[in-house]
Amino acid sequence: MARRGAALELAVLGLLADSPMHGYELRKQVNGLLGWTRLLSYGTLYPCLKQLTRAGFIAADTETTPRGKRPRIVYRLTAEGKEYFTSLLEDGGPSAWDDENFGVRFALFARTSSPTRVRILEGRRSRLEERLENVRTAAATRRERMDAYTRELQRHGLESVEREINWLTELIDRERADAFSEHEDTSTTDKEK
Amino acid sequence: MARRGAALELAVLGLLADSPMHGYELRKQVNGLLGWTRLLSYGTLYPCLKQLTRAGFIAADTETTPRGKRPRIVYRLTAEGKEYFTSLLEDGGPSAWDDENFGVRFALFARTSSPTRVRILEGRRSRLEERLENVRTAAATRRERMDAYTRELQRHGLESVEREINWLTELIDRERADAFSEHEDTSTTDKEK
DNA sequence: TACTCGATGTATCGTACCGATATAGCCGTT
DNA sequence: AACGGCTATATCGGTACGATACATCGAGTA
Repeated sequence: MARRGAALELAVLGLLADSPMHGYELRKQVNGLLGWTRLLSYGTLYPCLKQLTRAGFIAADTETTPRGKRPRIVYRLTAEGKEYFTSLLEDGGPSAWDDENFGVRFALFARTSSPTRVRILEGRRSRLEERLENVRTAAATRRERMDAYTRELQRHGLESVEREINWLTELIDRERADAFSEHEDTSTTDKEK
Repeated sequence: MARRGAALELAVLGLLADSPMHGYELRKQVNGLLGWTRLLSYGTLYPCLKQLTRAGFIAADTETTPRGKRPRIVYRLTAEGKEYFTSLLEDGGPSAWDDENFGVRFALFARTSSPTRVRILEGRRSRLEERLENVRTAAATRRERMDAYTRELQRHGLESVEREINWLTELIDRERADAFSEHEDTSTTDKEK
C-alpha cells in the first residue's frame, strides 16, 4: 500500500478533471509541473492509464482519424472517476506528506478544502522536522570524524530542509489568515476555471 | 546501465575503505549521511553486499561468537576492491551529475582529485541549469492557465534549484581558488571551513 | 524532390529496486 | 517476566521505469 504510483494516479485524475487529454500530452503536463524533481516515463504512465481504465475511473476514446494513420487515444474522467478523485482529494492523511505525493497534492490545492490544505501542510512540516531531527542527532555523534566536504554536504542538506520548513510555515500562516475572510465563500480562492 | 545501485555501491566501498563494518552499521552510516533525501533499506543493501562479494571487491568475515548466537558478518575491502574504488572515484563523467549519484560523489570528495572535483561540480551545475531551463519554458507557455497554488509550487521549486546552482558556483570558485595555494600540499584543504 | 531531424504519439519488456516482513538475541524498565 | 526497543541478518513479491521499438508529421535544407 501507499505505492509510488498513487501520486501519478492522482496527478492523472487531476489533469483529466480539467480537460480530456491523450497520453503524450499528459506526460508533458506532468513533467512541466513537477519536472524539476524527476521525469515521468511512458513505462510508468501507460500502465497507470490502463489500470485506471480497467477500474472504470477514466474512459479511453479512440479518435476517428481520416486514413490508415494511427489514431490518438483521448482519456476522460468518468462519473465514478470524478467521485473517486474528490474522495482522494479530501484524504489529508500521512501518505500525503510523503516526498512523492506532496507535490501533486499541493498542485491540486485549488480543488482541496481549506482544512485539508492546512492538514497536509502541517503534516508535511512535521515529517520534515522529524527527518531534520534524525539527521542532526546522527551527525552529532560523528561530527569530529567527518571531513570538510562531508560536513559541507551535511550543512547544505540541513539548510535546504530548514528552508522548506520555513516555506511551509509561511503557507500555513497565510492559509489561516485567509480562513478569517472566507465566511461561506469558496469561489474567491478557486478562481473558477 | 547507470543503475541506481551504482551510487550505493560506491557509498559502501567508500565506507569500507575507512574501516571494516557489518551490514547494520553500514546502513546507519549511509542514512546518517544522505538520510535527508531517502532512507536505505535492507532489501537494497544486502543484495548489493552480496553482489560486491561475488565480484571480489569486498570480503565477508564471519565473526567468531561465544555461543549459539547469530554471528555478525564483517565486510572489508579487498585489494581489488580498493583498486576498483579509486578507479570509480576518478570517473567524473555524466553519471556523476545525477541526483542519485551526486550526493555520494560529493561525500567522497576528500578522496577525489581536485580536477575531478571541479568536473563533477560543473557537470552537476550544468545538469541543473538544463533542468531549470526546461521547466521555465514549459511554464511560460502555460502560466496564465495555472492557479495561484500551482504557480507558488512552481516558484518555490525553481527557487530551490537556483539556490542549489548558486551553492555549486560558490564551491567551484572556492575549489579554483584553492588550486593556486595548493603546491604539493593536500592537507591544507581538509581543515578550512 | 528527397533527405534529415526533432517532435508527436502509443506501447512493451526485463530487471533492478525496495517496502514489508520474518527471525532472534540483547538490554533496560516497569 | 513481560514489554518494547535496539541490534542484526535475510528474503520475497510486486512494481516502477529505463531502454527501446515503431510510426507519422512538419520544418528546414540541399
